[in-house]
Amino acid sequence: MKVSELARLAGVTAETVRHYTREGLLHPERHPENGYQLYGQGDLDRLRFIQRARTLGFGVAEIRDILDHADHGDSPCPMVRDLLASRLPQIRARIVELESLASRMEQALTAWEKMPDGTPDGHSLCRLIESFPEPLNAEVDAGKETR
Amino acid sequence: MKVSELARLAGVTAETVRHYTREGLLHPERHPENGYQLYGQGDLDRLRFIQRARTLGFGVAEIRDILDHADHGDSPCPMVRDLLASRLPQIRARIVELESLASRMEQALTAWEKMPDGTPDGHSLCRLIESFPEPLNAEVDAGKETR
DNA sequence: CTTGACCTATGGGTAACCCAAGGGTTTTAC
DNA sequence: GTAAAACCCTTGGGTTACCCATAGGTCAAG
Repeated sequence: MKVSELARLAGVTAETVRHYTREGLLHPERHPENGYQLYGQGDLDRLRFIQRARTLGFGVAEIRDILDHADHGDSPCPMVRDLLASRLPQIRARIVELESLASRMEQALTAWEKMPDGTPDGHSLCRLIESFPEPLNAEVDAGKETR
Repeated sequence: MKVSELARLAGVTAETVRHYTREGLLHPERHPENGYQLYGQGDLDRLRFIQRARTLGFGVAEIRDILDHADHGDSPCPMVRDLLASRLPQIRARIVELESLASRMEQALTAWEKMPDGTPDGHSLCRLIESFPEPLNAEVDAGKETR
């Protein structure tokens, strides 16, 4: 089958299929005459595997590694478990982060209901934001902490 | 003050300050002789404002708009409120999504404790992932839904 | 006057795609 | 039988918020 058909069967765009192919997750044959990419049933299975792996939080590069392992006859399961185990705490941390963000936003929205819009007086930009606490960092810890 | 000093005072990297400057959030003067960017106390306030806005989930482009409004003497507060109000449900949705992801991961990890690794038999890639439900989409709704 | 610390601008990388352009192919319809 | 619609190909650029490397100018101290 051709790229669009595979895409339709899996519920993704043709671009996505091409993307995975470029990244080495799918290995279609080529029609010798016109150069079209030709996928088979195995590729559909593979694509569905990829989708499940994506919903589990794996990145495309990781999935390629997993697939390569399996293609070489090695069990990728230990790798998969390790990846999951190391990724999980990061997800949890991200959730906490977002919950904190959401509550700050809510807090802001409710607090500002009773505040005037107040055209800035030249020194205040927007009380709505200025009245908020700083992110706890600043010069105290000149160390940078990227997430 | 020069870029690194401002960065240190705000607890960010010099690259970040340059980035905001390139993006038009900060408007330093230029030392006429050597071309160095020169920031003042106002820029420090501005940078702190930017940081607070970032923790509220605003993007750099949005913050530039807010700042521009304020620079023109308009109150950006209504804009800020609208942005917050429209972003909040997205954050909530993202949280739900991540929680679902985390629970799938946990479910996978515990379920797989008792499963054998099983070197792939040529048809199975990794039961650990294959035994998972599909993302509810696929050919049923050929319509794509990007978030 | 030579380090070493700091400044500049430019360009490339990140993740997972999306989209447009330019050009060939296949299918469909008249 | 052919022309238009539909689909395929590759290349390259855009998205977010920065980080990093490079090459080269500037400045403060010894």
